[in-house]
Amino acid sequence: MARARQFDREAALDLAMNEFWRKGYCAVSVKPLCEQMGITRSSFYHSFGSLDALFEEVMSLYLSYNPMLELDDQNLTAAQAIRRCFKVLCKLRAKDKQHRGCLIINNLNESYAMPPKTAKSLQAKIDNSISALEASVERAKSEGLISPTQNSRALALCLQSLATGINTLSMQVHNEKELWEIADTTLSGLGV
Amino acid sequence: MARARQFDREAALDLAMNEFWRKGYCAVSVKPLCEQMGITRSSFYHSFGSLDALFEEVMSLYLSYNPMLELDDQNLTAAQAIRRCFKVLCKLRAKDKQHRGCLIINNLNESYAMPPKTAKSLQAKIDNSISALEASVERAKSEGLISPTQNSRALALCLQSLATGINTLSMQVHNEKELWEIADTTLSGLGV
DNA sequence: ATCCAATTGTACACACATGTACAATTAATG
DNA sequence: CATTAATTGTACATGTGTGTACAATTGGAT
Repeated sequence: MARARQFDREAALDLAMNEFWRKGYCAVSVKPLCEQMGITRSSFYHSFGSLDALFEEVMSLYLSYNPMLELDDQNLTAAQAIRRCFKVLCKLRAKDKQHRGCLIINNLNESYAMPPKTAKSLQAKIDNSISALEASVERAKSEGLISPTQNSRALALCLQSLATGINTLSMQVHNEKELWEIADTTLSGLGV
Repeated sequence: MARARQFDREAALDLAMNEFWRKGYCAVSVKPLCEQMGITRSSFYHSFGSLDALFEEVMSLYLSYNPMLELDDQNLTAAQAIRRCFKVLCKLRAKDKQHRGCLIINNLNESYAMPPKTAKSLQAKIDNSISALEASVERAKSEGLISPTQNSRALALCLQSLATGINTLSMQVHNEKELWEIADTTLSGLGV
């Protein structure tokens, strides 16, 4: 009923994700991006609407690979699931030959340059992560693995801080064992 | 012997630090910066050389306020000094009404956009921080406060990860008590 | 075969920033 | 007071990116 798209939208999105991940929000602009994608800006605006809309799509795509999604694995105890997430996170970060860290956390400091809506969406993703961790802590409590007197929110913040630390450090510490040692030591200290 | 400068270099440098801190490296450009400083680009290039040279100056200025400098306070035990640093860090970050986090860590992900020399200088500052922490851990060992079987480098990485986590989280968690609770809980878990 | 509508190509009118060059200004020094 | 050299003002040539508008293309549906 109409002309078919001549480029692979998924591949283009993937390329965009890489750019935002590697360079950060501010360093990505439409023209060079289109050149890398091998499409014209005309096609770009048609397909993605705007750079910010694309960035939102990129964040969603990125989060679909988020190790924290495994927190809800009901085959494991909550504590096991948390440890597993961190294990996977360390492996993932160490495996990345580009040492990009975490797309979401990396871009947090560029919020200033984004339209408010995009900035809020980004910040909400971190809040969600904290909430997910808090829910897991609650679950661990109900399983009797963590003392019910512990402040769940506080412990969740410790875990979020750990995840953030590992994500950022992974840009300079490339060894999986060393990363995992950070996670393992800190988690054990926290009683997880 | 020659014409005197008509603007306050220190004030301009301070303003630049704020800009880099708030917006990040990529979002700062010469023209708007000069307008804010109230000077011409001509004066700017004369006084600072280039944007990158200015950025390096800004990083030095920033680090002159670094709480981690107190690690070497010989009036305290190493463990006390470490706890104190984190306490000061939490206070500092919570006090910042702009919620800027840490200038150095924030800009790490923009390394890609910097000239290699600047990027390396930035990364070196984080390596220095790790080394300083490692030295403190060693000192704590010699004071018998930490078991000598502990891997100093590993523990230092845990502490750097914690500092990074707090710095980044402080952009969204603005409550000093909540920040300190993260630090306190994690430090205790690590036996510091 | 023709029509439809999504897609693509080309071009325009701006906007914004860069770094340098050269002339004009200025204040301390001899 | 004249000299000197850092500083400042103005201008230039250039580079890069933006978003839109409109025409040309294309492939499936009627």
